[in-house]
Amino acid sequence: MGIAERKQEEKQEMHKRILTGARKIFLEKGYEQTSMRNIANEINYSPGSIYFYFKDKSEIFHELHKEGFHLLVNQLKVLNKVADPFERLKAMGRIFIQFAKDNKDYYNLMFIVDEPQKVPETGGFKIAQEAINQLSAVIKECQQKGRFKGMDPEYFTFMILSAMHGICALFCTDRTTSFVGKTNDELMHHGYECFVALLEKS
Amino acid sequence: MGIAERKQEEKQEMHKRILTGARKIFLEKGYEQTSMRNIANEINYSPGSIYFYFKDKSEIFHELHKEGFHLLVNQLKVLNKVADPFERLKAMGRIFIQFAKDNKDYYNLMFIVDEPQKVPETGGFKIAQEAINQLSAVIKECQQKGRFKGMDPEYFTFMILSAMHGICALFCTDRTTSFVGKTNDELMHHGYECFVALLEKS
DNA sequence: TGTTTTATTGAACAGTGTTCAATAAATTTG
DNA sequence: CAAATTTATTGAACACTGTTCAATAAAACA
Repeated sequence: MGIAERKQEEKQEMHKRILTGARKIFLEKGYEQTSMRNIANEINYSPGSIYFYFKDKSEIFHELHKEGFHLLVNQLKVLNKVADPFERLKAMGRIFIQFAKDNKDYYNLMFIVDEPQKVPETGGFKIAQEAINQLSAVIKECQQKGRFKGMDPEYFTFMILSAMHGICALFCTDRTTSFVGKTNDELMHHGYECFVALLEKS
Repeated sequence: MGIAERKQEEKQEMHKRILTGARKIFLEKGYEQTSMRNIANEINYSPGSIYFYFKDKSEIFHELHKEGFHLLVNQLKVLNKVADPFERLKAMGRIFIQFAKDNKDYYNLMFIVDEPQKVPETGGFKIAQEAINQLSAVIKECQQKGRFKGMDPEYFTFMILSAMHGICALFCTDRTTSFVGKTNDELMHHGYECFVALLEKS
């Protein structure tokens, strides 16, 4: 079955090539401004043929969506080296924000853009769930060490995530212009430190 | 000049009629899924004629964007009756979140959707600025009464806004599905109460 | 009654996602 | 090797999009 194997490899290569072209255009122009013809053009291919490898535009998007989550999860790996749960929690936020800063376009695809998400169980959503579980676990560890007393861990997790996401979302949708005289970097990082200061008193 | 006056009134009426149709479709389907032909159809009008009253689709959007901010600012009016700055701050957040819950579609238009925003000085942006100034003022008042000691008011304002927005944005972009067994209402309100609990300890 | 604004229309243009018959290329079968 | 079959590719077509614009109708003014 050497031929069939090679066939499949070739198919995967084409799949990758489309994805590479799509990644460039998607991250450059966002979901709506990316067209199948753009993608096809980028890799000198015909628009119709893309549908031989992907069901539709949304499926390509979801592939990148998943890709983004893998990237993020990878960045979070270093947290294993942080023993203290509260320190780990704080580092988690910093990495999350750094990720949004470094990968504004991925962040948009992952957390802001909404396209027909027929099945939430697929793609990056599973990984998102895992990431949230990780966050939840850290928080519970913190509570076992006496922090965040009397807080419901579920709601507390949601609140922490909201705060992190809020900082990143304002940045990624260019809603920081109202804060004149501060760079986005300053806003995000010092804003986060303010939040950490709140946590520290709790 | 009675005729000219009537003429202008008629023009304003058409303007309004278009906006009414647009509002319905925009809030129903969002920015991208709303087409000029949809709007025209809604009010039994021709697509081309809309351009006699509006420069382009984006201009109609900005009108609704502004409308949304007026709605929000109106809701915030009741805060004048709250004397204590910290109580006012807490109420502010509650109203903000309630607004997002009640006007999910407006919230999307106002804070999440991004379309070619050529001139940030126009439309709802000015009002957004005012709302932020209001928030900033409340926080400074709180600090004068001894709260939030040692916090930079600018960054602290940004952080508070981020936390509020994060809660609303996760809700409005349907990113709350990871928290199973809790309704959106519970998540948003109890999530917010968690945040308030943090503030209270500061 | 002209003449000139003002408003409306529908066709047209270039673009979109997607489908599909025709075609070419590669592989398997006889 | 030749024929049949599978696999891959194409470009045209469909129904849609925002926007423009010449033609036209309606209203206001002279």
